[in-house]
Amino acid sequence: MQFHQTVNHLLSRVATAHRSRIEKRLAAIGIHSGQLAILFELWKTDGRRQVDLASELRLAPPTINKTLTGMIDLGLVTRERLEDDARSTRIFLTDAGEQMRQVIEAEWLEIEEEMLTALTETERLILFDLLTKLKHFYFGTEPEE
Amino acid sequence: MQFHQTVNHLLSRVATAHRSRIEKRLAAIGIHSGQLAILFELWKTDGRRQVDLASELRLAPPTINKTLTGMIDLGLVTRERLEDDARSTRIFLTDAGEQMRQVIEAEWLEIEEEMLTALTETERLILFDLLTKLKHFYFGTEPEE
DNA sequence: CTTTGATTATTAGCTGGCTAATAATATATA
DNA sequence: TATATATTATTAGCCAGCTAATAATCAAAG
Repeated sequence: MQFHQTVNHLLSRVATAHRSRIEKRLAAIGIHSGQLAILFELWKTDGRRQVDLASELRLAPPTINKTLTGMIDLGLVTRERLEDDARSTRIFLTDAGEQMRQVIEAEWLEIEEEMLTALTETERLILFDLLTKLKHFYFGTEPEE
Repeated sequence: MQFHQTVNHLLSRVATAHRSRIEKRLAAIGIHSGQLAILFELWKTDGRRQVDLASELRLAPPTINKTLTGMIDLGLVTRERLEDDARSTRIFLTDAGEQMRQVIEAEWLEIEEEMLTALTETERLILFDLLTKLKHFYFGTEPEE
């Protein structure tokens, strides 16, 4: 059987190697990949509800809850109960979380650069296009982002 | 910043959705994605040493150790100490592990088919090529497989 | 006003990865 | 031979995901 010849297998292997490399680079800054996505989301709009962050990032509630708890421990964000709805919480960036922005954005661009040294500019565009198609396939057609 | 426009971000998102879908399909059979890769490896050559499986699959020793322990509990493989080197162990398929082959291979092909409905045949080939390049980038040039 | 149902967060526990640290064995070297 | 080094497996513990189950609150229906 051609297990190793399937796109599925290739994607799986590349994906874990990919995440591993990202984690290694982010470790120098002191954060993890799961926290990174949340930070980018909060830099876009601060004070989101936890459940909204979860659906935006397509993460299960327990996943984002755990990650946020870690970020609170690191002093990157705070969690505040809503006054008008005691079920919800809002997540706010701390000064520390705000100030990491420049460093992390720069690092992220470097990571992107580094990865793309394996591809030509044309290949990069094609890959972006194909991954976008797969994303829509997995997530369904989504308007924003 | 164009965080969402980076290939890195896209790949991360697609990868987690991808694995999630694979796990869901494999759950019907009763195995997990990590076990799948090992099974394919053992179907190719049975009785490998644990450390060789690890390097073949590019997994850290503790990772494959944990996964194999789970597979032993499921009755898919056995672990036997080597006679001439008490440090090493060899992993052997059980009858149950052997007999899952047909079902799993069929399922794997279905998963591949399903994923590729999002792409044309040409796109599939291109994606395979690009992922192969990334794999070599992450893993270094490797001859076999 | 009370009960039912939906929403939000949280806890517990699972797999897939990882690193660091141990323990046991082999091997090479003084 | 005795000591130092390398190899292999294993344990503990971490993060990224997940599902299932609870608890609390809000909203809606009776």
